[in-house]
Parts: sequence; structure tokens; C-alpha cells
Amino acid sequence: MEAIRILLVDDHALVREALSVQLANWVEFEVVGMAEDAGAGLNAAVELKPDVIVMDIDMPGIICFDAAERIKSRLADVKIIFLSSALHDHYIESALKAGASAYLHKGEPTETLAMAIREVAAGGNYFSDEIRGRIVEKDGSYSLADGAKLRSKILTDREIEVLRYLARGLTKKEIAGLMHLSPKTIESHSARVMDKLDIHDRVELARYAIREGLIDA
Amino acid sequence: MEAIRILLVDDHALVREALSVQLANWVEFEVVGMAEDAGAGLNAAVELKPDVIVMDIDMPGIICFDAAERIKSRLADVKIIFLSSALHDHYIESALKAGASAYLHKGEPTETLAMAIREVAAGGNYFSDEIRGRIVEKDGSYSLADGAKLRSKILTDREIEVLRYLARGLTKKEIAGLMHLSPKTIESHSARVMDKLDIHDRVELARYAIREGLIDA
DNA sequence: GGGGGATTGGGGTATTTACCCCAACCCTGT
DNA sequence: ACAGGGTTGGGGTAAATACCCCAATCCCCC
Repeated sequence: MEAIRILLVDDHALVREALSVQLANWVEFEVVGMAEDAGAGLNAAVELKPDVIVMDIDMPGIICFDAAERIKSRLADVKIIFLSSALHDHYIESALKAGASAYLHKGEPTETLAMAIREVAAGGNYFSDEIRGRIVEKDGSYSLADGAKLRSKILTDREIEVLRYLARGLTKKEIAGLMHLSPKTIESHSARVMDKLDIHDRVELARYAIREGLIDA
Repeated sequence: MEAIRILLVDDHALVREALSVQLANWVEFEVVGMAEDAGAGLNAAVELKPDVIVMDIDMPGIICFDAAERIKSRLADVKIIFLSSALHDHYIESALKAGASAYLHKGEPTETLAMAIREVAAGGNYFSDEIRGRIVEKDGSYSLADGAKLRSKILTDREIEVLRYLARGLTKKEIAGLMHLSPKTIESHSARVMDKLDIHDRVELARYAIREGLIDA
């Protein structure tokens, strides 16, 4: 039986190496490469053509989804497993959009990761119960369930765009200038975002955006 | 030669187990226990009396320093090594106050952790060059260098207290009520904090507090 | 004992925010 | 064709904020 070739992408050398040693315990796994950021992960993936990529989401910049999408577009066969310490709907949605085959919480034991690797290598998926309750399958591809969208407050694209600016501390006037809109429009979006999220000041808005991975702290 | 008895404290099972397996590669190390939060770490420490505790700082609640202090007060001999993905001066200062023997960035390779464990077990310290440049030794105990305090903007205790509230979105009136002070006093503290940090709005203030580990997002 | 920082608090003002009202316009789906 | 949601904007108001001025008290340190 052929070994499952794995690429690890994590910005922490300590975690990266530890995970690598850990996975070496399973004879059917072979860690063929490691990368310390999403960009290097992309290069390594193209070069090494692994079967499975285990990618940490909790990296600065939150560009891993973008990198994952590029990887999938060049190497359609590669399976991507996302790891995160957070289970934000926003992360889950981005991961699914990027074509993830699995999404694991770091709080899970290593056996679960091993199982997930085997599962996706065989063409399957792995989502924990926690996540499976929030997603729906359609035509073989997964997306965030409407229920979860409700839970995650279904902000529109435009609202999220404005939220990102608001959460970075720009005034509505500044945002209006950047987006070539009237300050009153930003006001409207802002008000609707706050209404949907039941948040009543910008600081809470910023913390929400950070928790949801919409911006870095 | 006796093995160095190690207790691992990390909220991620994946990291915890991986680290444990990794450390098992060194014959002189014996991982005698693991805990998934600071509280369990305290209990485990008292029960197991390890030589060295490796504790992750990046856990929700940021109570690990408090736990570390309690551990040190009950088991004076135990050496504590902190791990973090961040190198905030605020973290470093808290770690030193809590009696840390070492502080490692997660970006360091496992060899560095192994070296640090050996070093502290022998009664020494380990701080990376990055950190050593920011701290000073005095009478055998370490504290944050004045230079680093300057870099980290030397906020007074009172200012940090106010900052925490500001960064959690409370209005100055609310903070004044909680602290039994005049809103104008909060205003003064707020203004001085913003001046020192060269920050000009509350959202940036909140993000600063989150980055520095003063509050959770 | 006197300087200096920390803490406390006040007056005043311009800007910004949060929140209410409202209504066009453009899609998309039925 | 028409409903409904998304996006765009406007008027108005009360609150909160950021920023300027100032000073009394306290306490530590030289």
C-alpha cells in the first residue's frame, strides 16, 4: 500500500515539527514537506504534489483560504484539511468555499486528525459533529447551512466590507471616501450591521470582526 | 541519570499530544502529565510535582500567569517555561513576574525547547535573544527593561485598568461608575493613554489591548 | 523639602456616533 | 409583473468622543 503523502503548513515550527513526528507514528502517512506560511505552502504544494495538505488557519493575515483556493485550482486532486482553534462560521464558510475536505478543531486528539487524513485521502470528507450541524451538502459540495448563516448573522458582502473598515477604526467619512459613497450610506450599512449583530458600539463591532477572523487584531 | 519530569499545559489536544510525542524523542525527558487549561495545570502540578512545566500562553482568558504564580507559591522548585506565538512585552513582563524560567516563541524549533528544558532543569534560564534584549537581571530575578517599557509605552496601572474597560466598549460614564470616579477622570486617563500610544480612536485602542493580551477579543 | 509623576477632576468645543425617520433604484425570483 | 432584499442616500437629534485648557492632592525619591 502506498503511503499518503502529506504537506504540513503551520507558522509555528514547534507545532509543525511536533505534528510531523506525531504523524510519523502511522506507517501509512509520510510527511513529505512543511511550510511556515500560506505562500510557501502554495509553492511546496506545486512542487511536491502531496495527497493531503494539513493547513493551520490561525496564521497572521488570514490568507490561507486564498492560498488554498489557488492550490486547488492548480492541483485539483489534492485534499486540504484545515486546522483551527476557532470554529467561526466565517472560517468554516471560507474553508468550504476554498474546497476543504476537512475542518478540524485543534482541541481534537491526534487520532481524529489521522482518521480525517485517511478519510479524505480515500476521497471522503471529515467534519466534526459540531461543524456538520452547521453545513449542508448539495451536488457533492458543501456550504454553510442557512441556520448557521442565521446564527452567524448573515451579513451581506457590502456589509462585511463596511464592517471591516469600521472595525479598523476608520470614520464613516473616511470609509465613504475609500468606497466612493456617501457617508450616509456607510451610516446605513453600519446601522444595519449593528442591528443584525445586536451590537451597539464600534468597539464591540471591532472585537466581533476580530473574533470572526474578518480582520487581524 | 534521572529523567526530567515534565508537565505540559496547552488547550489544544493536538498540540499537546504532538509535543508530548516529540519530547519523548529525548531519553532524558519524561512527560508525566498533560493539562488542557491553567486550572487543571495547577491541580496536576500539585499532584505530580514535575520538574518543569511547559505552559502555553495563548489560551482563552489569559489566566495562565495567575495559575503560574499559584504553582510557584506552592511548589517553589518547579521551573516554568512559557510558550507563546506572541512576544508582547506585556506577556513577557507577566511571565517574569510569575517566576518564569524560560519564555519561548512557538516559531522556534523543538531543539530549542529541549535545550530550554535542560537549561531550566539545571537551575538556569532560557530567553531567546529577541527577549533577552528587552529584560534586565537584578539580584537573580528578571524584569522588563526600561527600554522595553518605553517601547511598550509604559502605561501606569491605573491607565491599564481604564484601558481594559475602554477596550471592552464601556462608555466613560459606565467606567466612572464601576471605578467610583468622575467621568472626567476617566476622560483624563483615556486621553493620556491615547497620547502615549499615539492612538486616536477607541477601536484602535481595543485592537491594541487585544494584541497586547490585555483583554480577549 | 522640593521636584516630578500619578491620580483625580473641572470647563469648553468640535467631531463623531448611534439611532430614528424616510425613499429611490436595481436585481432576482416567482 | 410584482414582491423583496440589497444598496444607495437624505434629515434630524441626543449622546459620546477626542481634544484643548487648567489645577489640587498625594506620594515617592533625591
